[in-house]
Amino acid sequence: MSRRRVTLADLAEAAGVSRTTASLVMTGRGRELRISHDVEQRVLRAAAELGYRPNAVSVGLRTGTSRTIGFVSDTVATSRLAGDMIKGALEAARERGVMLFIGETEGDPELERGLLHAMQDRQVDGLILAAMYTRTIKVPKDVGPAVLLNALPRQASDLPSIVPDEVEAGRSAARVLLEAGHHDGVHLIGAGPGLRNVPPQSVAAVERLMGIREVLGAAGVKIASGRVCADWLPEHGLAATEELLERHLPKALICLNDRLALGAYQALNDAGLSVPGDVSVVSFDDHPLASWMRPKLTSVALPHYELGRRAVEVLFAQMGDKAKPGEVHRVPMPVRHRESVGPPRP
Amino acid sequence: MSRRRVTLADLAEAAGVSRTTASLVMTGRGRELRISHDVEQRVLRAAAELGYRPNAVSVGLRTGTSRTIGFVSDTVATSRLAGDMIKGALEAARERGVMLFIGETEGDPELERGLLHAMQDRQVDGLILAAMYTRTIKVPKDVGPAVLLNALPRQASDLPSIVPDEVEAGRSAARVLLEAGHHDGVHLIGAGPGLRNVPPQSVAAVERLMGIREVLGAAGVKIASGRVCADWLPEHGLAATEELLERHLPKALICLNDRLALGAYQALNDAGLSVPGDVSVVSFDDHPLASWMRPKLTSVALPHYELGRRAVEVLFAQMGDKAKPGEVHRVPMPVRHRESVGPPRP
DNA sequence: CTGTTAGCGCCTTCAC
DNA sequence: GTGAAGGCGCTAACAG
Repeated sequence: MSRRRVTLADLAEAAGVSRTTASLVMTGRGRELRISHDVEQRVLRAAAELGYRPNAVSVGLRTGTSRTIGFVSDTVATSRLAGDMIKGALEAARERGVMLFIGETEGDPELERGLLHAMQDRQVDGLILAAMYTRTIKVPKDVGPAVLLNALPRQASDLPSIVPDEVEAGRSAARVLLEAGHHDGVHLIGAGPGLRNVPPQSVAAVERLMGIREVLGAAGVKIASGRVCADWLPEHGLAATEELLERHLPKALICLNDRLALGAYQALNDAGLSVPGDVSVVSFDDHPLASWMRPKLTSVALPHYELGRRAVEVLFAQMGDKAKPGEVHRVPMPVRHRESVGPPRP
Repeated sequence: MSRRRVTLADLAEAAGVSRTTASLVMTGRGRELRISHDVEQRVLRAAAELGYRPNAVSVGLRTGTSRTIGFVSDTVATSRLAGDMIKGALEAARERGVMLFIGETEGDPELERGLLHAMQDRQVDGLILAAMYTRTIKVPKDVGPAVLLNALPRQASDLPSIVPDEVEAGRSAARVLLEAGHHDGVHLIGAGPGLRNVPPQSVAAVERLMGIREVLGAAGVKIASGRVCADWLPEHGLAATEELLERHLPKALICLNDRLALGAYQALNDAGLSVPGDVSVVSFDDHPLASWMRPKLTSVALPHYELGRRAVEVLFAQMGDKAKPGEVHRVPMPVRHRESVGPPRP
């Protein structure tokens, strides 16, 4: 038998004051309005005893705010990686006493409209528009306060974006090899060697490639070869590496993501090559997979958790006052040094 | 410049009727109250033109309902598997025009209380209490309409539960081996051979084991050995299998989950044993990993998506009228037949 | 068949 | 310092 909720009127009655007074005390403005300390204590005590909690719906109707934000993504909730984005957003939201609606559009514009409406009708204070893989998205109009997460606006827009710093990640991967002493025999799996040789739609591919080429180029290291893979799955990594091994004997592989690297490991293993003894491997994403592989894979991590956090931070900054409109926030991608990189074989 | 929301009053004015009439028409009860077809059309047309959508917060305050449910879990949002639970819940919710709040307790009772309050204050219509791994949980009191997802109540409770049917899954795994012709040399990795030999807290372990023992026993097949692993990670599977190989030459392995199986593969490979030529492997969970492994792993799948769906279905059934209180809904775990099981080596 | 009236629970000018 | 009154947007009695 759960009793009826305690209302402000109940509280006022129990404390023997008017609803106004009770409200003032509860919203913490009793002080500035010089409510007697005595009365304040009485109200506070009654509130604690009755377990009074303001009805958020009513407050929402009255104030137009709901302490709620919406997280809508194409299909983010499903992947482990992207789950971390939600987790980051969730924690940052909780720190601010804010709740999170979530929704998936599955890429269907009709669904997206419906979701946005459902959220707006519930008076969300702001929206996070998230993408599963980093990409450009069409920004719906009239969204109110919002940020783009793991996505960039297709058309000009003054919404801020939060994206992983893929170019710097590419540089990091290249540096890992350089620092291990590699100066030749470096091959790419998944894209390259040229900036045009990338799978379609993938901003990660071109940006990683830019960073790699920049650092390697500056060190005078030539990329020995690269091969594009239409999709970045283990089987493609396997095939690409097998093909590579027919022509070359690489000293180091930069795989454009961990799933490709898994396939590459397998091809290397089949060919009797050891990692990192014969060939070093460095990769991107830091998929959970990376630490299960033998030897453990050195990978430049996608900072999903941090992306989620930043999204709500930026959202609140934007709502609070002015963050520069349209600003792009790049979140660093840390290198997870593990066991797959070693000095080049002589 | 987004204009002010259009309100029911605006709509009524535009259509030249009273707010009541407008409300009646919009809530679809114009028919039964015999509002003139003419007026109805006028209101509908005005609504379409103005883009009128009722303010859900206001409706919530008035009716006490919010078309919103809360999904609170220990840490579910983070795992890929559990992400699918959310996805299932999300889709089932959307089909009913309901939104989803999500929250994570991280196992902290304080946090949990806060979350539940935050949701109740927002007048959620019901709650899904979810666990990451199937286990028993302490049911908070006064939660109102709620269901337990992937969890069972620790004390007696009349909340319904939705859990994977692990016992039947165990039977399925055993049958897979039987049907391939295995009648001896069957070893367990992760638990067993006895029902007491299980990692603590794991209901999955004991139930899977029950199913396995039942079917194998009925077929007169003896479990050759089993070893408990404190945690079900690849490294434990590796160690357990290495240890096993020191003493036996197994014909088939039942790994209690896929991550253990990954480790087992590795040990088998190191020992020069081929799968499934020398030893067959069957496992549980159908982690994404399972289809990346070579050969692809046959596994009994955790039906995360379906669990999520069922949770909201049961929740609504319960709210609608009466589902039997305390009922436990067991969701089937389908076998994913792949490449790791073959006939026993002679 | 339609309009008037009265709240849902809360916050916020205003007087006292 | 405190109380009375009004209204956020909507629905539901009850009249007309």
